[in-house]
Amino acid sequence: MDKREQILEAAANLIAEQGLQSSPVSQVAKQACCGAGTIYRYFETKESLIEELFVLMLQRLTIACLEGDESSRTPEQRLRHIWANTYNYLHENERDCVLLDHLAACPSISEEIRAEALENIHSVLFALLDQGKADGIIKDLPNEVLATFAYGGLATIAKKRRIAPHMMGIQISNEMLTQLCWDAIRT
Amino acid sequence: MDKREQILEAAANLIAEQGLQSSPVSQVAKQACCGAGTIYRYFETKESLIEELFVLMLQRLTIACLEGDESSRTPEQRLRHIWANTYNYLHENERDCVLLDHLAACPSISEEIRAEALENIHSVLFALLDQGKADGIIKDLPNEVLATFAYGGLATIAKKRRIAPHMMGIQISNEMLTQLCWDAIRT
DNA sequence: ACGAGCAGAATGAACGTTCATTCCGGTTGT
DNA sequence: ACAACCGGAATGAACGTTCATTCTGCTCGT
Repeated sequence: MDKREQILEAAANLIAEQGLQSSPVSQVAKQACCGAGTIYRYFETKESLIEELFVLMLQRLTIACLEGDESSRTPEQRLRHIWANTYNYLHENERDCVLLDHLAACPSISEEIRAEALENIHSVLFALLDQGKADGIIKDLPNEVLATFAYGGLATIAKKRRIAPHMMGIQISNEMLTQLCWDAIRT
Repeated sequence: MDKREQILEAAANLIAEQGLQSSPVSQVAKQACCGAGTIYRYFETKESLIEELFVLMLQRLTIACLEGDESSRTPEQRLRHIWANTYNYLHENERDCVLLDHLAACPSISEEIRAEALENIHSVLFALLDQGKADGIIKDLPNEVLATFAYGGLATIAKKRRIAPHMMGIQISNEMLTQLCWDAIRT
């Protein structure tokens, strides 16, 4: 088995469970079934390991968001589909949801890395938003504002639902949430 | 001057600038113009200091959100006003915005503390949402979903705008954002 | 076919640093 | 003079990182 992946997976599990500052390299090594030194054969520092983990998480989220997206549909249909994918992924992959939350507040991950990791999903979203604006069915606001507002709402709910499932009721469907997103940005 | 406040203020500045794990007690002491030992006269542990800081931040945010709220207005007017206050506060108090972001991902702050800190603002918001739902002008979804979605969107934009002001354009007005929030939750 | 030799991967004890916390000598106000 | 308070050096635990050593699997000469 690929040891690099094994280390990343172990770090993901530990950090999601215990947080960044309570996940020493020695414990990551133990969970990855290797020595502490081995980690440094694959990653220069702990910080670079974490950085790579962040990029990996966003890659997975991006792939999940775009799954089943078909360019033949209307912008509204495609946006709704992507939002549903987004929430589904965050809701079903609790570990990744927690991890993204922890890594989002990690000061050692530079803004360049963050922006680059978002490039792919943004390019798709922005094209759809532009098209919708041209059609006059989406508010004429900056793409970043529209995309960030919808994602922020979805992600915050996914996070909260993970922590306090009882508070949110069990009956939250994707349709409800995609409707919130769509109503927010439509004209 | 009240030394306790001085310490809390110093910790707030340092943690906002450098993050939690790069803000040793010794530096907090230096910025608060006191010795490290003095901090332990006022706070049991560093964790309890951080916890108190979190509660303080949410108190300030709550007060800011509710400033100028008048019960004589309609639910829509009041909600818009509160959302505008929320974004204004996060946007104008960059330090508190960063701090809330860092403390949100801090594992040592329990869920009980978090829920309690949100009690005040939630009680107001939920009453307004209930009223709006009774009037048939707000979607019939759980209050937590509606409130969290709007706050998540606003906070995520405030955070992003702080980091990358160029990306978001300068022309984001409160009206735009409160409109996004209102359109999302209205029927 | 087989064993000696080698390259590089893996190991984990040890190191130096950093940190939260403690403690004691000094200072201040009364 | 004394009690209360404060400061910051001292302490020890925990961490990231290094490195001398071991292990593993492959190559090559016979």
